[in-house]
Amino acid sequence: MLTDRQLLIFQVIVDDFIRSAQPVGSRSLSKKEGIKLSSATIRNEMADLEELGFLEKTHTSSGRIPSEKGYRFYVDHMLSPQKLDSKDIDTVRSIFAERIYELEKIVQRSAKILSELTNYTAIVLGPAVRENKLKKVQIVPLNKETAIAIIVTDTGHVENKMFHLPPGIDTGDIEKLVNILNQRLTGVPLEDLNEKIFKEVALVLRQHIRSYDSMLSAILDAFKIPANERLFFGGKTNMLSQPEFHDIDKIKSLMNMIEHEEDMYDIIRRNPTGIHVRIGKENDNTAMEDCSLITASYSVGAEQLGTIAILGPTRMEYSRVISLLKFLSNDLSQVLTKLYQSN
Amino acid sequence: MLTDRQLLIFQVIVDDFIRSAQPVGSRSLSKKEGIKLSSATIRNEMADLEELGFLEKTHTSSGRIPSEKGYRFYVDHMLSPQKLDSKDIDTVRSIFAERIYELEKIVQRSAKILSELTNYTAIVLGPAVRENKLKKVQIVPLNKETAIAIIVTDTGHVENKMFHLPPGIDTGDIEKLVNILNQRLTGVPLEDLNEKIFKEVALVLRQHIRSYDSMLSAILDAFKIPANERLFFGGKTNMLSQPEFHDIDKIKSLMNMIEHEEDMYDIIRRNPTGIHVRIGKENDNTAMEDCSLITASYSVGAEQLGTIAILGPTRMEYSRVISLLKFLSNDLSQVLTKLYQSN
DNA sequence: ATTTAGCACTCGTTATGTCGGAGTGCTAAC
DNA sequence: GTTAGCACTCCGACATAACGAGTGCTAAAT
Repeated sequence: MLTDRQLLIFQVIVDDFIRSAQPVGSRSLSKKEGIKLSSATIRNEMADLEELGFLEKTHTSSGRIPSEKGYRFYVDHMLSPQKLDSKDIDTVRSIFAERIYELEKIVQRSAKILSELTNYTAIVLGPAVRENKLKKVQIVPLNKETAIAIIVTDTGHVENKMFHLPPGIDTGDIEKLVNILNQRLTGVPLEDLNEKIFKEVALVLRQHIRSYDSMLSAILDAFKIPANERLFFGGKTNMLSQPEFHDIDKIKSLMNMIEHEEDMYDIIRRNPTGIHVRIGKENDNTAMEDCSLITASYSVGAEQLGTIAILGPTRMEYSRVISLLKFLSNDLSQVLTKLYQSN
Repeated sequence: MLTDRQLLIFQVIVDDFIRSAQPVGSRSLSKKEGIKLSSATIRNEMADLEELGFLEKTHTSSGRIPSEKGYRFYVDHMLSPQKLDSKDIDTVRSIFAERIYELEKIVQRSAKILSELTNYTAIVLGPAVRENKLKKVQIVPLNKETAIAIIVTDTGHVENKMFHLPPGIDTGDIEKLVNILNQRLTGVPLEDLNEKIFKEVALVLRQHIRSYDSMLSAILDAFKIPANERLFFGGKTNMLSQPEFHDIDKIKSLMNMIEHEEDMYDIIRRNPTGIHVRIGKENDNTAMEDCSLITASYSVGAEQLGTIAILGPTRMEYSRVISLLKFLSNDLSQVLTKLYQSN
């Protein structure tokens, strides 16, 4: 559909604009290494590329910038898998260098380092706790009225929640209860806890515990696991340095969006396995009109655990970011698999 | 030192500027309710107030704005304890309305609601975990190499940390260990744990546990409590709406500062008991030159637990913010005392 | 001795005009 | 098909003018 020459010109324009953030003119293009055409010829080609929808002008006599359709084409058909800098590789690997075992910390560090490497905003969706399996339950009474329920999962994640103790329950009952729960619930994915408690535990409980009713509802309350996996951010303010965000209102709406965890959660969440690029309006979000979001999922074995994302301007270093994300999500998956599949 | 008329004029200027963010001119002042002077007289008074250092001009022929010294004087001598709106009172009280027991959630809600009420940024320093007393220790082995240590405090706070198990330890040993730890350490403030372990527990351990050395160091590692109490934020982006932050560079440095938790921690931390106001350069921080920070401490009984702070422009509604902080810190202290002193 | 009216002056803001530079589109020549 | 040339457009920087809001100062009024 595009001639080789058009492809070449388009490529150079996109690369140049990504680097400089300035519209690219025909004259400056003609002086580029590797292009042996006069500015007039390039103008003609540019006009064609604009007609095809790949380029835009910011005003009648300005140079050209890539359109969203242009970026889309560029991402879909023109990205050669770029080799990562060995320095970048080292930096990414340093995430796993320290002897940290907690998933959360690894994920947090990933966000931080990705943002530093790219100068964009990194967003990491932590592992879905609900699919983890229960390893151990513990109930610690704090005083006569309240106790704290602690759930440890097979991945080492710890959830805890305070709840009200039914009046008149004694410590013996609680101990019995904890034993029963551990017996019956170990290995059950957290998302199935409720069902399981109703189906299997309730019956046993009734036989052993006196204040059965109130205790059951207390437990159900205590085991309500937060619905959302957590988001981790790195470089939240990096977007402030991007020249396209000179406008204070744009910044405001973008920052508000980023701060609003639920929205971000939905946006990051809906991306399936693999690498995905959403450019500008494809994000379906006015605050993100001038942004692109690249997401990559990571997993343990076959099970998708979470998502890493980079939010930058549409004028983003797609090639580099994609390489980085591929590399990191791969490493993450490997390390996590090694760590947690061996239980 | 100031005449009554100067005081009146100064007060009106400060109040007007806080409201409008516009320099106040003599003519508009003379037309104000309650001021029966011509603009010329007011000009003379203004010139005097400027000479005294309470007012400034933004340029030669502009109206006046309060100087930092002016704000300082205003805060120290001219604030009448303002009554809170009954709507505000209700809103603040709503923090405690829900039946939440977790300290962290209360603190988090406080930050959110304060920021919404003021349109400034709220920063709340959560309770210092290290002063809490240990209620219960639990160790859950995840696999042969790693285990997770869980510490519950008397306030219901749960800390957990993964650590490496010394090779060759068996579950019986761990159980014994946990028993010993619970026996010896219950009631000990977290900050003293290390010392206590060395002094008292180590000896007992040696008698009962086989791989004594490696286990001891593993425990010490596991019980390293994070040094810092946590910061909670509300309305991080509110400052973007303040007219004094039209300048993108100012925003950038302020946002970077806010995001940099350690710095914020130091800034909030160093304020002693009671209400404190730091105006502009008093903050000793270039990013906060145009900001004021008002802090209030909250406590359980006599023990100071944490700090609530509001960060706004120097042109801040001091009176209202101080009233709000006083009220909230008071309520917080009361509620927390009721909740946690009864253990 | 204050207070006020009046006036000259200053500065920021907005609108307007000018000019050069970078760019385009189009046409005609190569 | 490619390129040189030219008219045209738009942005940005800069100068200029007009206006409004404000000041400081002086002299008159109270």
